[in-house]
Amino acid sequence: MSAPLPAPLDNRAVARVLQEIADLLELKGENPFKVRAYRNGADVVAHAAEAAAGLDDSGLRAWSGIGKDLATRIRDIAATGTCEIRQELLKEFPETLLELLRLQGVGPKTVTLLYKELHIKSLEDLSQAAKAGRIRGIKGMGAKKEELILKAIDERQRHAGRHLLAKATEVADALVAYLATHAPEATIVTVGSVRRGAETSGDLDLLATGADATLADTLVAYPTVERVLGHGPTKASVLLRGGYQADLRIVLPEQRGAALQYFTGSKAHNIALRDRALERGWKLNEYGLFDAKDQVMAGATEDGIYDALGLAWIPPELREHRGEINAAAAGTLPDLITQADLKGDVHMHTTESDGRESLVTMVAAAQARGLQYIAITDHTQSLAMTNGLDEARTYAVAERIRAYSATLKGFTVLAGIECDILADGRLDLDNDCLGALDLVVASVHSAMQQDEAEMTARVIKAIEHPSVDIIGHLTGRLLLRRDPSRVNIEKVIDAAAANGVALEINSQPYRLDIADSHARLARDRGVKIAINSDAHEVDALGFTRWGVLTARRAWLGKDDVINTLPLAQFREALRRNRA
DNA sequence: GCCGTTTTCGGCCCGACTGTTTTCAGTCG
Repeated sequence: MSAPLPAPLDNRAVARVLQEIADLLELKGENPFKVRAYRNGADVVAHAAEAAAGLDDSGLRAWSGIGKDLATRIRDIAATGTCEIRQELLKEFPETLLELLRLQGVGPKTVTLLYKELHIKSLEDLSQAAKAGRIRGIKGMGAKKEELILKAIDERQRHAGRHLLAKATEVADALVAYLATHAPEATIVTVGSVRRGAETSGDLDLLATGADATLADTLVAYPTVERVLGHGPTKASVLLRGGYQADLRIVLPEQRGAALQYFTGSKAHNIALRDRALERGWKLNEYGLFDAKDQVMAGATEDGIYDALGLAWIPPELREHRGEINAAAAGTLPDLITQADLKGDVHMHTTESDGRESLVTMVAAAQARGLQYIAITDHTQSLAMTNGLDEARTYAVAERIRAYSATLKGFTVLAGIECDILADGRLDLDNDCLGALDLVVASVHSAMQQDEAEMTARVIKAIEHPSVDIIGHLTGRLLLRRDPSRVNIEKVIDAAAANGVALEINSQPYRLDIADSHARLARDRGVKIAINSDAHEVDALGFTRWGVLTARRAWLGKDDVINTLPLAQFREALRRNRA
């Protein structure tokens, strides 16, 4: 009997391998169009509705961008996890070189140069060489580049082992679903920072009640477990492929509320809560709330714990010890915004610039999600790579959008733009053109390294432009990848307040920009927030889920967010239409 | 490597910024 074949790879796994081949081809200095063909192929596979593993040659070649060669590679990869060309390339370039490519400011030419000149093949090698000042010895490299590399390595190390909320949620949901099928009688939920909606998380915490110790056995048998860190009757910890640590706690039903509260955290919130119990001569831990005689006062429900402590139940997103306990005691907790409150989404792209879908497709998807209006906001000309719009195209596109919108019943498409804020704070389209649109989102996309004074003045200049309604992804941060720009948030917020400009919470899972703390500050200073998907494809319209979580962490209610307004009032609230 | 054709070759989104240069290469979006 022959060895069983490995399970076929799913599309995303196939796409990852294709991207890796593209990286290796780039290191080799291959024809850039060939590299692009692989990257494009990866994109096609990742977004395909059908599983690549289930298709034959002609089925794959029906996908635009997949030809004879890529079809063969995809079939090999789906079946075996690799293919011949990848194996050949890996003989030339060690796999560890690929992690160097992920460093900000380090591309294929630099990696190849470092490898050839200094035999640098890992982050560790690079870090040592940079610290020893050996990088600047290479032709074309200088002290500044060396400094940049060290900074990029430092950023990387600070982010190691952390994960984006969206990804962590996906992994946690899959794990909960798996455990639930093996213990249908149990109640299993995600707790910890994921339940609080924190933008990144270090590990996944799961809590189960109504289950026995075999649930821990079930966890350690999960298919993607790489290492078992601990395994007992009430607790198991595993390391999953992809670097996630997952911890499962199993508690008794009568302790469920206390455990939910305790394992949801945050640590600072729990300490403050425990202090409150101590002040009353009581004791709070993961098993319950106990009086001076060690009698249980509460524990079965979370609500019961808070109630016994004289507090209203506090939504998990607020449990960061930022005033929520006092507010709960005073009965002044905010009525937080929910996803259902969003009536519009006013930042998204189409194939006119770098979106994947047409106007018509985006509209249909937005309608299906129950929205009442959207704004199409494609990029402008200075973002050449996105095929950004100049004035002539902007007018033409706006006309098409309005004509199409007029054919719709009970749904409106606004003609907008995501106008680039140039390095000196000027906008990328002329004033007449911007004034002729329904809405302008202005965003920084370049020269992110400017110092604080320059960047702040740049953004404020854009805010003072009479046609700017919303500032998009203010800081340009990319979570776990790029630090925010050095813009002075307070000064920007004050300028936005003075000019009636709204600030965006960009809902892209890797942006969540502005951050919760900044959104809260903005609200406190009278600045309205817009929660936008910045979708480049239909599925991404759902990203507002993460933006709403960020808004909740910012204590925002429905009234703080302009796109919860019905269309007519939304339009009145835009800066351009304010008196 | 893909695609489409003026149908088997030639084109494939490119401009801004940075750091290294002294006229440009690499990276990013």
